[in-house]
Amino acid sequence: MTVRQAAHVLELLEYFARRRRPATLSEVAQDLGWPRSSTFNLLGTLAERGYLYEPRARDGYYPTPRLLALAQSIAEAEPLPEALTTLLRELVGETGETAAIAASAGTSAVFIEVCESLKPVRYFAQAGLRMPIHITSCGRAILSQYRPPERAAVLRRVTYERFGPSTPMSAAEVEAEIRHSLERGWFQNLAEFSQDLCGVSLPLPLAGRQLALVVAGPISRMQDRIPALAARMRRGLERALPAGG
Amino acid sequence: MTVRQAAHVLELLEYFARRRRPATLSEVAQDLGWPRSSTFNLLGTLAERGYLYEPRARDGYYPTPRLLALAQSIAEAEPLPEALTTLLRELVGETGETAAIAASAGTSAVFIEVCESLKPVRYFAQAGLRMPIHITSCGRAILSQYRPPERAAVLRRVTYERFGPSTPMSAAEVEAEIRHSLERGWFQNLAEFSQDLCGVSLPLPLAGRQLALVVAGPISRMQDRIPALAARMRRGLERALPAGG
DNA sequence: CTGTGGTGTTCACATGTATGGACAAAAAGA
DNA sequence: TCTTTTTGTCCATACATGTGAACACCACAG
Repeated sequence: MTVRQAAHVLELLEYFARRRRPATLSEVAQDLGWPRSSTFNLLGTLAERGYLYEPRARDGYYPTPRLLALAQSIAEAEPLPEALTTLLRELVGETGETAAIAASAGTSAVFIEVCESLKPVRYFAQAGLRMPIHITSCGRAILSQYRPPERAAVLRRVTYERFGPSTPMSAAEVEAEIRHSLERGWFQNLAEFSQDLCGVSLPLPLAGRQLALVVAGPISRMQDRIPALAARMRRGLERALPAGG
Repeated sequence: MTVRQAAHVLELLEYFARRRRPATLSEVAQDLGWPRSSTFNLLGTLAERGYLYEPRARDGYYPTPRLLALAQSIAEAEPLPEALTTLLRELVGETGETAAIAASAGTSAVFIEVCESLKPVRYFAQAGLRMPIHITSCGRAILSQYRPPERAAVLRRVTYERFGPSTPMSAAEVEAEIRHSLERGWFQNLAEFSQDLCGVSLPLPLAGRQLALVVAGPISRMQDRIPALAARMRRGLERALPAGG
């Protein structure tokens, strides 16, 4: 079950992040397609808690910096090492493709840090992007770090839907692909999830966290250089995290 | 009407901001006093949208940096000049009291930037703190910048509740206090809202925004130096915003 | 291996809430 | 100035949703 009004809060914040200026009740209602009365209640609730204010009289509401303080406090607590974000930038520079760090969320993989390629045709992604954990290179790189029973539990809850000809359709197939990848030394995904998308990933254990490093881009540019990319990523990881893994 | 689940989202984020480490479903449910099933739905909704992830397998959820990206995008759009935040720090250093920038939100004044005093007894405040607009020095400093009909509209919607012996109990009294303050050259509040609290404020018009600069602290430390504080604040503003008002 | 305590998940129904409609107040237009 | 349109606010009720209770699963202890 999805909690509608919780989702609406996020939608509203995203709306302001796009808009970047105050919005009146009517504007919000119109742009987000909500009834005016509901919008009234929602804005009122956020304002009541000190998350919205009026920069100018009668010119609409805008979020207070309170949200920023909140987010900063949250983000500072589980920081990624500087060296890793540097590595992402390096990889984008050298490979020309989008690089990211991924973690799990239920049966999904989520990007928690992204550095986008600058090419006109590229993998468009941002922090928070979710994808099925079992049919992405980074998802399987994460799963490979789980203990067998934990991994089995996740794979049991996954829904096996066909996105393309190579999409694995059972827990066994995913397990096999993970075994194969571990032997090979890297994880990959050739259009299993999205038609033109190819990803290369490495497991990234960090202070007990099961993360993954991933480079992804259009299949046409990626296909022929997967081993080279994987080697480059491994070298980068070894330099960034000398502790080894 | 208050939108319960919208408030719950904020509560949850505040919870993580305090906690600064992942929390399992049960922990959230227990700490926030929510039913487990409701907590399940709420966490699911946020995770589904990419705002929560699992840093470690089976060790609970934590917000993704997506929230930070959102908040940064929002905050960058309506920035306060660097000079103003510097001024707040200066004022705290010189006066020893808490300094802040306030704006309006309906019939409330809201702090949008705070620099807290370091003294053991002090005015404890943070960005997002709300208070009635008509019985605080900063609220009236904001109102003084409104056009008369706009101000009248706000004062009509205010509820006049007695917090202390000097609390104004009608729109007329508030209007009179504003007139008086404009002549005097500063706005002040002596225990109108909170028993031990004294505030001194100046209007702060900035790019069409109706803000206020405020210094506040315990009445015992403030009372005898209000004119001096006001003068110091005025000098600071003139230096920080040479454009004048 | 079996029992025990805890955790995540599902579902039907009672409960609380989203919303259409009505109103008031303020802009905009005539 | 008077009308028209738009905006914010309030409210009762139909309806969506939060939740208690039951279940399945895992981890640990005995």
